[in-house]
Amino acid sequence: MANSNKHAVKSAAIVSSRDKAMDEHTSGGLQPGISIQNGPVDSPQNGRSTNGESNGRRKSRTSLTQKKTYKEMTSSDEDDEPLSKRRKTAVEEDSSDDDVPLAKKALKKLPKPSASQIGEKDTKVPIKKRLIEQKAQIEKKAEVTAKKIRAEDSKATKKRKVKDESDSDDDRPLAKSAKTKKTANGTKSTVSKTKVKAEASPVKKGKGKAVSTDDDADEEEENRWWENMNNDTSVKWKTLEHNGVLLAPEYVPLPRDVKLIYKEEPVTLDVQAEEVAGFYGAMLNSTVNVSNATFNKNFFSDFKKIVSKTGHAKNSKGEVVKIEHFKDCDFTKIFEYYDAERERKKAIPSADKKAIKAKKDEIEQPYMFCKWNGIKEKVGNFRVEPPGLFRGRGEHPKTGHVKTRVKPEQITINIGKGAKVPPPPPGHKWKEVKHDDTATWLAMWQENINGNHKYVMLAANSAIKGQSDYKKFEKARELKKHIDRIRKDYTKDLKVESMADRQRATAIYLIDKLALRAGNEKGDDEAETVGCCSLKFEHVTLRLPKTLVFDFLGKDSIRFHQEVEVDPQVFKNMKIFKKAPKTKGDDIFDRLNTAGLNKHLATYMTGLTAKVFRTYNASWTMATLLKEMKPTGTVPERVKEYNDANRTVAILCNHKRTVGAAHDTQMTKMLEKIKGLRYEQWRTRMMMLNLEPKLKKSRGAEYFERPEDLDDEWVEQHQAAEVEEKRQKIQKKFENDNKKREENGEKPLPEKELKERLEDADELAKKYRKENKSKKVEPEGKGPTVEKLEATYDKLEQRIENAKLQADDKEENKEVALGTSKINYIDPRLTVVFVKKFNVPIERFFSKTLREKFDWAIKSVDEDWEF
DNA sequence: CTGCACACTTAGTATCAGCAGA
DNA sequence: TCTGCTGATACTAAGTGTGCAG
Repeated sequence: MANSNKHAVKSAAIVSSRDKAMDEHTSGGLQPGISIQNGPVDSPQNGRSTNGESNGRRKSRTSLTQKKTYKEMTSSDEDDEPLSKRRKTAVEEDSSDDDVPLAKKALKKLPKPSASQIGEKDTKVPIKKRLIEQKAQIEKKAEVTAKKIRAEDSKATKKRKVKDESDSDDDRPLAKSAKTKKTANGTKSTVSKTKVKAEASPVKKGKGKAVSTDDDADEEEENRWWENMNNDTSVKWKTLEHNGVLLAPEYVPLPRDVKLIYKEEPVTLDVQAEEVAGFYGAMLNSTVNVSNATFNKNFFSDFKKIVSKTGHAKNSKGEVVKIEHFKDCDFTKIFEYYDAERERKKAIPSADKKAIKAKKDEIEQPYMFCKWNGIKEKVGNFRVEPPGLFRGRGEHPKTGHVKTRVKPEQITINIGKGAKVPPPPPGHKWKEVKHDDTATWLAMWQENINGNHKYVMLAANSAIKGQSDYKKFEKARELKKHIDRIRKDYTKDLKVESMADRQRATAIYLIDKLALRAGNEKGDDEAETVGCCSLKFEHVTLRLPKTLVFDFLGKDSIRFHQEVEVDPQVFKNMKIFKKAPKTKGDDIFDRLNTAGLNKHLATYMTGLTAKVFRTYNASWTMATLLKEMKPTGTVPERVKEYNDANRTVAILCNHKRTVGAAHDTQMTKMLEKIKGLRYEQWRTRMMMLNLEPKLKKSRGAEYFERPEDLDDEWVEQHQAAEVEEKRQKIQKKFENDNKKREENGEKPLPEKELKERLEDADELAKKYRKENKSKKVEPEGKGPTVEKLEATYDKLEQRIENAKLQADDKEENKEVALGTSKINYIDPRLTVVFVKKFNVPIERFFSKTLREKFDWAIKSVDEDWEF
């Protein structure tokens, strides 16, 4: 079946020669060759989602031919010789398997209904071009820098051999610097902790737990680990004490009158089944899930199972009712209950809310912190994930399945040997208690949907996380020294005869230029998303002369849609990699996987993997943009510029967010507001005219013309809206006043009062009517003069400018998420340097948690640190 | 190799909390 | 003074990459 076919095609030899190509072209005929035209050549079906499957043939290769060959397509590439001929002469090529594609996991796909629309609207991407150009420049700088560093580096190391070490080695690779440092600091204490302050502990007790975390709060130590990094990686801790995990609360059954309705009849379920019904019922407002067919199907099959396992539902007479069809279930009663609960919670007076919170905090207190090598550290996610419905993203085949409650018996505890093991709840025991000092997790369990491991680890501000963050960025900085060499190599390899190497070079090119992810193979029980190595035929289309159009779903089923002009050789290569008999569903890089790619990358630099390129390119781009900034401007301008740079990086990494449902309305509201302001501007001018009719001559009639887009129809609408708004306001004020009077025991105001007040609105309407008729506007304000009106006009102008800027920003930002790149990709030290250089409070860029997470960066660099 | 188990980072979104503006 | 919005945080899914057994 699919498997063998796939193999056959994959192992097709590369017999690429131009003459043959011709041959194939005419004789083949089974698969249409790729013809190059102006325009998408092999575009995904009718603009449908590229990941959409219409025939369930995802992985199965065509059985049409066993002998199809890759071949050069066009006659344009003079420099491209037939691959097979040259290959013989290739040096030390493992010729036996060079051309045999890596066997990849056979994935048989269930036939799926054609993909649901992923993004109808083809968001055009104007920023892209700018970005590419910008990137080209940034790359050039990178090359220069790399060379410079290498030169300096060798000089420096030489010097260092003679002298015994200077401390300013920020620019050297982690491994090296750590080593040299060791010799320098060898005599100093290995763990440098500086006692900083005694902090009064406001927190009180979790009744005598194993880890008396709060007792130590009064003696806070600052762990300045970054001043003494050792890069021994395998052992993560010497001692580890913690209180385990906080299990999910027990299920609280619904009140007796809240029931599932089945076939118009309220039915009673066993608590277990009821809980599952509740998962769904509580979710009815989440249309993303509830209107997803897979979600419903999966939920219902699980629900049915548990219902029949627990003795089915019972109607009011106690008769058994079998739950058989999803469409007969009505969860609205349950939804209403949970919704009301939510409302109720919101309405609790704030004093009570505080009390509830305090209670919760007290329960959580013992779990919040642990002791890692004797130092108090915050635990990240000590709460075991509660049961619910699995919300897999995109077209996840398992979305909607019931995620079951995690029992202590499934949880493994990892803790120091001597430490007191947190007691499992009475009558239970842990699955296992380990003492693995090479792992950083405190507790672990396996989730029932995909069998994934879930870990309880330390918070982002902990030393262990900080260290690995630091190492990550140091690694990226090290890449800076090799990047020119790597780029030169892959550019050269784009033309190499070995198809595997050529694919690898092309892939690295894409990873470097487009910040693609590596793209591991995925199983067939996951959403069909791809990265670089797993790109499929239909994800890239070619457009002459050298544009590649990418359209695929990446991590989290986020769409990557870009048109990119690439190196002509890359274009040519993609053409080859997509050549018949490859077709929809086939891998573009069929001789490449992430392991091979990373193995190759590691030859340039220890620890270099595809992922490092994303970090490197993000941070390097940010560094370059920040460096270019002029040292002028106010703080808000600075912030804006920083955010713009941040946005560039986010766009590079394709970090997106869904535009909120409210966005459109908000946007039109903003634009409408701007229009309204402009209308006021015009009215102001008309008032001037009213004051001094002569102005018409001196300033010209044009000066007093109403802007074209503010046509009569719009004006009428606008005026009506203004009047209505005024009316509403008066009404509301009236009601509020009455409420107050009532509270004070006074009589409510008479209706007559309201009527009187509403006359203001009528007045306004009248004024507008008069204006429309007379084409004149009465001057407003006290003692109006032309000068005053001019000032008003200017003020309006300013407000318009501001509003426009805001609107633009909002629109531009609507689907870009800045957070992810800030948290994970941009070296925080860049921000710290920026802040110091330009004197902007760091709070403008890093929230409290982020400042804690990046404490190491904030405290370790000065103004002239460079990425 | 290759496939899987495992560990850890990266990612978007739901929800919370605080604050500006009506 | 309340409300609606926004930014911060919590949550957990979905990646990457390593190492080991077969």
